[in-house]
Formats: sequence, structure tokens, C-alpha cells
Amino acid sequence: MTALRKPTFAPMPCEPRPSCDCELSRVFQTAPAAPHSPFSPGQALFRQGDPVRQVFRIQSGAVVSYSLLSDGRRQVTGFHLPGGFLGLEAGVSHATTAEALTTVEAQALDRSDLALRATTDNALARALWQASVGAFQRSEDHALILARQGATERVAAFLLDFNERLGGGDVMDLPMTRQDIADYLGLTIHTVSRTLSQLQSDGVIEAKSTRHVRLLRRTRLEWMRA
Amino acid sequence: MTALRKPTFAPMPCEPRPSCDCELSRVFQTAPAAPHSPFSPGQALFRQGDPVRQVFRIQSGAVVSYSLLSDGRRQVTGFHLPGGFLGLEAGVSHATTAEALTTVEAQALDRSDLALRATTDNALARALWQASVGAFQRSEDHALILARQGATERVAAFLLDFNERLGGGDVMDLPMTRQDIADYLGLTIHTVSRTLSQLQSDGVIEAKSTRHVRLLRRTRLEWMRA
DNA sequence: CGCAGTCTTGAGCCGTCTCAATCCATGTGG
DNA sequence: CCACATGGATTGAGACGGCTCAAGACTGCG
Repeated sequence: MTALRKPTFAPMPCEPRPSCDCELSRVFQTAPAAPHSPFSPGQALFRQGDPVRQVFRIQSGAVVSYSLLSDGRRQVTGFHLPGGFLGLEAGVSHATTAEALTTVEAQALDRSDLALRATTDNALARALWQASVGAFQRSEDHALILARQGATERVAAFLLDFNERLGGGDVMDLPMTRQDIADYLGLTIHTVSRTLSQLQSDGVIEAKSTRHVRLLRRTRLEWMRA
Repeated sequence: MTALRKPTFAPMPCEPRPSCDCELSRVFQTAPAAPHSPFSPGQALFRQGDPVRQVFRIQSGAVVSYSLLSDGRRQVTGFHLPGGFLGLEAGVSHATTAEALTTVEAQALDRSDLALRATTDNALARALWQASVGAFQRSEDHALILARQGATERVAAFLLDFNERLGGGDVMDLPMTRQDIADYLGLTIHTVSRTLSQLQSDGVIEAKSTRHVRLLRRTRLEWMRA
């Protein structure tokens, strides 16, 4: 896929996008704050293996979700921004741990309630379907990134994808560590760091600090992504 | 991917999948054969970019789905066996091409019909949700395979995964070529071939022919998968 | 000021990709 | 029945790039 799909979460109220979250957003408008919200950095919204009790919507902050593999490694499956949902795509128990990267405010609804309402609210049932389709497509995009051979391609794809989700401005505020990025891209922290340094010395990006990146040559980045 | 911060619990890679396709299967019991069914090997059920018109259920044979990347490479996103559904997880247009590996018999239903029925049939709506959740989880598993560093780990994971889907018997009939496997695992055909040869000389598998593999030491394979 | 965590950078090794040749199974035509 | 063509699969040699090991720099915080 030449380009990654547009992010499915809509920062603005809904638009006639095929997989539109309007219905879910409407349901969440009256949702209460999640227990323990706001979450502190490093705090878990839920953990791998936990039974799925509630569905979250992020109001502010950023969340990373990851799986611990049997060999002790960690695979980051995604980063979640305001407007995004968590817990929808799970089965009976969570396959990932969701951890706050920053201070996170979130709402929560009981998933059993949601499922119950879906039995009478067809628009909601449809929205749940569409939300899962969106999660699937994001996962496919992630797989496509992981399938890219080169470190440069993966990092470029990550930067462009995340920048798009942040609204497309030139300056990006990265809420995650290099280790998070590395575990997301299937690389080591060293390679990620080296690649970013290389991109900077090539004049493609400017690293104002470790967490702030400015895209200088977006076109060249897109070309690198291949 | 290095040491973890706080391994709070034993990692649990594989969780029993909720395959509650009963409702969908019921709907498909009266479904007509797909147009052009049976498909010949190499024939496409649908192509990347096509508008999504119908949902397929495979009755016999095997299907590979893949995306063509802008750099000309091909990324296989999955293999589909009898009982599997195609077209459920797509948005308005297909992100992948679905191609018959063998002679394939399939049924088809108009997706608009399905969506329409879902507005009055809540069990169906719920089944559609669950099916998409299943597709998402398979995609996550695929991403986990792609994130594994070594060729041996990826091939072992593929063999075990596919063997499980075939029922768990010791002998496997692989409907796909080495190139298909390579594109699925993000490796080259050479590395896949070399790895399989290595596994055979190690006594872990026996390649009766290129398309027939027998698992001799499943435990060692599972250990390799890590 | 020192500590701990994060990030950067260097040197060398190892595994996968690339390029290339060969083998094998199948099918076709003489 | 065999020679040949074809496409898939295997195998080898070498190059390249990311991982490992290791050291040092930077940041935030006590």
C-alpha cells in the first residue's frame, strides 16, 4: 500500500468517512471518567491477560499498547491519541497492556453494557463493527511497516504516519521513548537512534530535542518510505 | 527489543480465539455459489482497489491475499482456508487482492444485503463485529511474526500456526509456494528455503516434497518460535 | 552535585539479502 | 521414449546492514 491509510480516529466531529466513529463518539459523550483517570505516566489502563471489562476513549494524552512475548521481548502494537478507543478489538481478555505515556484522561463504559445496548441499538452494533474494521486496518498497516526491510524505511514510515495523526503540522511532539519506537518498529533502540541522527544530518528532519522533531523535507521522507 | 521494565506476569502469547462464527455460518448456509466459482488456481476472487461488493465464504481450496506495495514488492497478508470469510474486514474498497491457490469453491453474499440484514438482525450484527475482531487478532498475530528477528523463528511460527489451522495433524499439505511463504514472512524465498532445509537436516521436519511437510519434533519447533 | 534513566555513538560480529548457478518436477513436442 | 523448455526450489559466495557489546553524553530530579 503505497501510503498508509488515513488514521481512523477523527480529531474533529465526524465526517462521512466510511468507518466513522460518530455513533461511538455519541455514545461516549455522556460516558463517565474512567476509574483512576487521570492516569499518570507509566500507569496501566489495563494489562495483558486481564478480562475485558470496559471500553475506553482517550480524551487527552497518549497511550502505548504492547504485548509481552514469551521470550521476554516486548512488541508495541500501537500508539493511541485523543479520540481513540481502547478495548473494542479485544476478545474476552486483553491481548495487550495499555500504558499511559503522558498524563491521560479517559472515559470508560462497561463493555457488557455496550454489547447489551448493541442488541437493541443497531447503529451502535454497526459502529462496533466499523471500529473493529478500523482496528484491523491499522494493524495491517503496522504489519506493512514491520515487513519493510530497511531501518530507514520503517522510521520514515513511522514519522509520516504519526505526523499525519498529529494533524500534519511540521513540528511533532513525540510522547514515546526511543525504546517504544524501536519496539513498535521491530528494531533496536540503537538503530532507531542512528537512523534519526542520519535523517537529521541529511537535512530531512530536525531534532530540536529528543521528543521534538520537525519535518524539513516531507517529500524525501515519503520517498524513503517507498 | 531489549529487557523489559517490569514483567509483572508470565507472558501469554496465545489465547483461545473466540471463533463465534456460528451466526455467520448460519447466514451462509443458504448462500449461493459465488460468481465464477469454482475459481482456478491463480484466479482472483477480487483485486486490490476493487469496490467491496460481496462477502465470500470459502467452501474448499485455499486463498492467498496480498497487497502490492509501491516499490513493487508484494506483501502477503494472509492465507484463507475452508470456512474462512473474505471481504468482511474491508472498508469501501479492497486493500488486498485475494487469489486462489488451488481450485476454490466459494459462496458469496452481497455485503450491502448483509449490512442491511444486520440492521434488523442483532445476532448478525454482533457476529459481524466478532468476525472483524477475529480478523484484527489474526493481523496482530501476523505482525508479531513479522516482528520476530530471526528467519528460523518466523518459519517455525508459520509452520506451527498453519499446522494448527489444518487441524494439528503431523503431515501438512502446503497449498502455497515458497515465494508466498517468503512474502508472508517478510523474507526472501532463498532464506525460507535455506531455513526449511536446515530444519530438515536438524530432524525437526521432514519435507516429503516441496508441498508436503511432516512435523517430527513439534516441541522443538515451539521452542524455536520462542 | 550526583544519581539514574535515556539517548547517542563507535567497533565488530553475524545473519539475511543479492547475485548467480544448479537442480528438480512437470509438461510438451518430436 | 527421450530431449527440451519452463517454472519452482535449492544451494553457494560475497556484500551489506542491523544487532551485540561497550563506552560515553545528555537530561531531569533529588
